[in-house]
Amino acid sequence: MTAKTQTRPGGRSARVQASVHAAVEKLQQAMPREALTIPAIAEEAGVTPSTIYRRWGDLRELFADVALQRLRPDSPPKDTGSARTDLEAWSEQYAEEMASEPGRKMIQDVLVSQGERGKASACCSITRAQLDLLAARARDRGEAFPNVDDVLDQVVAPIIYRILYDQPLEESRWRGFVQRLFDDLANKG
Amino acid sequence: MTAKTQTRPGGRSARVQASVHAAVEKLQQAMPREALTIPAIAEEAGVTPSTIYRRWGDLRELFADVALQRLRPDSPPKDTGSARTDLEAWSEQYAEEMASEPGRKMIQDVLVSQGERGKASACCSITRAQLDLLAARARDRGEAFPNVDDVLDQVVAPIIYRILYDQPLEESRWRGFVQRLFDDLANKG
DNA sequence: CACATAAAAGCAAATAATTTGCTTTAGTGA
DNA sequence: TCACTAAAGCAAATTATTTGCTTTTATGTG
Repeated sequence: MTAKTQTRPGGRSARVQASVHAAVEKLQQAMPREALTIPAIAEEAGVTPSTIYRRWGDLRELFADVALQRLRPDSPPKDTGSARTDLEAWSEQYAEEMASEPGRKMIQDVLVSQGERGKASACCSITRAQLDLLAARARDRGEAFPNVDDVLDQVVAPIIYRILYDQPLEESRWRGFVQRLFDDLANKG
Repeated sequence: MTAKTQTRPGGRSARVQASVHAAVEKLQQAMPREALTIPAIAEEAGVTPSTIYRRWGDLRELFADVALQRLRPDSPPKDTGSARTDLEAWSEQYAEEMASEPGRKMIQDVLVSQGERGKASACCSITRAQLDLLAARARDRGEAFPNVDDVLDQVVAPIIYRILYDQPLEESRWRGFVQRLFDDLANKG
């Protein structure tokens, strides 16, 4: 028994999933997303609609599933030489990616899926893992690094909050938040 | 001409809107929300489904509309005697209200409505207005009060972020965030 | 105070999406 | 290779959604 979930993730299932995901991504580019329908996706993917209904239930769950995939970072955060600049570089890329139109859609898709409360928290875990990586790197270099929860609360949270509530957050602001965390570290860390 | 939007918000429209909102709230208590359908809501409200389709488009928009109403605070924030305790008391109530199951649903409903990008930002404005009120009160008393944007970013944002991503935020943490803002104010304000 | 106006509601027929019972296909482990 | 079973396909039945047209009812003008 190698890597296996509890059900039966056989080869055909995997193919159907890939094909449906691909269909969603392709159709999203060809038309406004609110025009996508399950029957249309099914046709593009070469499966019957009932397959999608049974596996995902509705468009929201399917979109969330697709979004979660895209969310997985394809490369580890860039190493810029110091803990502080690493976190700044990461924040910049994160903020940009999430503020883009596809990024916003991804966030919404994930947040709104209510099936198995876990998509959202998986999404947060991905971010946390990235930050853990930066923290470990800093540790290896003998540098101080802020608590990862604090980074989530004081840097990531405002970035996401502003995007969701449609209140642009200028770069100088989150940059200030990063600085503040490092300052605190120096003052009483 | 009294208070009027640009279209024609006559008396019948208002009645239908009220009746539909009431139907949504009533049915939500009687059954799991994912079981609500537009035809069912229409029947409960005593209108035809096409009225709802034409006015709101789909369930998401309707839910967002209802949520935004509930969001309006019914009473101004409590006056506890000092700026710091005012903000603490407000944060506590806000965090509790938003973390509750209806609160979470409200947030999601509002955030996900894409029609006229404005529901989400209206929601943020309500919060900001509350904070402005606390700030004004502090000013009247001659007390310092943190920048409202900073409160949004460093206190409200983490509360909402944690709720959305299903990562419980302990009271001691946001309490610490409030404290930190007031400390900064004292140190270099 | 009637009356013309137009925005929104009702109605019903047409279309499209969703659900469901049953059959078939294809991975899995013996 | 074979029996087993989870997932996919198919098609009929059900529901939801859209749409053209008619009717109702606030509004404000003469």
